[in-house]
Amino acid sequence: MSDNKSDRLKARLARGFGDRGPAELAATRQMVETIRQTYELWGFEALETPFIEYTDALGKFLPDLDRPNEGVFSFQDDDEQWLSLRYDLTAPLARYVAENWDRVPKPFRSYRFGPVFRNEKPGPGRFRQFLQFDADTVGSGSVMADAEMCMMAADTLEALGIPRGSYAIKVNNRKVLDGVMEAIGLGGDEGAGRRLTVLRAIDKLDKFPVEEIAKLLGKGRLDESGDFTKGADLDLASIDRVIKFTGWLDHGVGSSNTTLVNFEAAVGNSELGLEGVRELAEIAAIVESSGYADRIRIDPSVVRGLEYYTGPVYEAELTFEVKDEDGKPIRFGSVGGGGRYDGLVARFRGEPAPATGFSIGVSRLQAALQALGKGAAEPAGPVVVLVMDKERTGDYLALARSLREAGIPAEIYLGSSGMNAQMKYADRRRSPVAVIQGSNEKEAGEVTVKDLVLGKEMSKKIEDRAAWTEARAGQVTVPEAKLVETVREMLARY
RNA sequence: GCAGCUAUAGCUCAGUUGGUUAGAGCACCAGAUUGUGGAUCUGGGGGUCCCCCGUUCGAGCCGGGGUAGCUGUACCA
Repeated sequence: MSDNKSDRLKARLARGFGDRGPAELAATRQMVETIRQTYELWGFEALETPFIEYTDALGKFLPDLDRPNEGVFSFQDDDEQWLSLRYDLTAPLARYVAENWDRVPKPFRSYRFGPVFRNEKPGPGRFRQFLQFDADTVGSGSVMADAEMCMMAADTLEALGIPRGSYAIKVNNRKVLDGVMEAIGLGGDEGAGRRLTVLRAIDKLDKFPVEEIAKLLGKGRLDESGDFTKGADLDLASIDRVIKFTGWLDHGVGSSNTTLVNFEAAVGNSELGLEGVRELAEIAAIVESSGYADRIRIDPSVVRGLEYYTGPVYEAELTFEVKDEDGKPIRFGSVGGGGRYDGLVARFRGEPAPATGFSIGVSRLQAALQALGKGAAEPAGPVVVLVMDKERTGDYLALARSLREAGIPAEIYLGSSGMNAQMKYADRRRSPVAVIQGSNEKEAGEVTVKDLVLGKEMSKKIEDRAAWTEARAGQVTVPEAKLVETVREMLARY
């Protein structure tokens, strides 16, 4: 092994992945628990599927090539079959339900949580591994199931401490979007490419002003870096129809009722489109009668992933604004979404299997909660028992054990440094309490218990070393038998 | 992917018209302090100036290419 600096191995995190410390993990644990409770209150049951699936089960082979889509992390097994890391929790659920169709009750209501992986360009707040928490109902084609997802999403956000008014659940319907496409002559296979362009333009309604959207629908748009995005090349009448459909002409999105009127006009006499509008009207009615109308609204800007959704689609958006360290506003935008995917389970089976689901982006939502000041604090460390005399390690272990038996996390110092360094160590661990038993205490059958939190407070008022040392801030010496009691009292202070 | 900007210590950055041994603050480690965290003082470790090629007597600085990051845009099943 050479110690030449130039060929020393460099410790480095893989691009687009992140380590997570105790504070972040504690926050996640708390969030996940809250979401789980809410989902169970709504009658969903737990299910876990593996991180890896056969690529064909995820439906991610490129259509013309014998290899998986680049966006998924994939590799070949020793029998040459392609395996992939899951990129969402919906496709694996579809596989599970199809495989266990005869065993599960229908409709099947389940939830799951875990990391998903996407091989995409990472950016700030955008990782190649992140956490999702999903709930799905498989085997119900009723709009009740869709409405329920939206209402449960609202309940979940509130349970997480996001106040009403700081978020919105927005609902649209792929059938309506398809209907509008038909109405502007972009139905059928030959319109597919431009149809995508139009849908993407609509998807950007909350990002750009209407004039920019109009450019994307027409010839194209030049962005501020000088890059040109080609447009859908629609004629003026069609652009007008799409803009009217969105209802964004002068004051953004209006009430659900107004939006539904716009929708009905925009789909013209497209049968599919009208069906979509009817479904949305039903959802709006359910939401209204359940008392959720102030949180859930029909919104034309929701388009969602353009592939497997077949009916209602929804998105949960945070509407409050937070400033970062530089005073620039951060937009959190969408923290969850979902929709109806009637074809996904059916791929594995001959018969139809309607399904709808909602997915929470746990990582992104956690960042938002952090900014709201609702993130978990750095958790406290264990009580540290200092090792004053290496010959007496057994005694220190016994002290630590008595604390553990009382349910108090405790450890003995395992390094080789002196007392000063051990105190520093305890400080770094964020230990609330240190336990000291040198020869003085031992002889008297006593133990010194030091409140590190209180000590830290006191240190702010003390300037010079001698006074600080003399003060022995926040510590008491008690008989050994009172160790647990004393520590417990100190811990109870915070 | 496309476009613009950037790259010097673990972090934030300075570095003159191209000129000896590349600096600061913070952080880290040690001592002052044989049994007490913080503050203070003293000392210490830490650099392929992103990589390669070129211009030059001489490059952290100039030119070309590459890589990575940031911002916008596209994509996001």
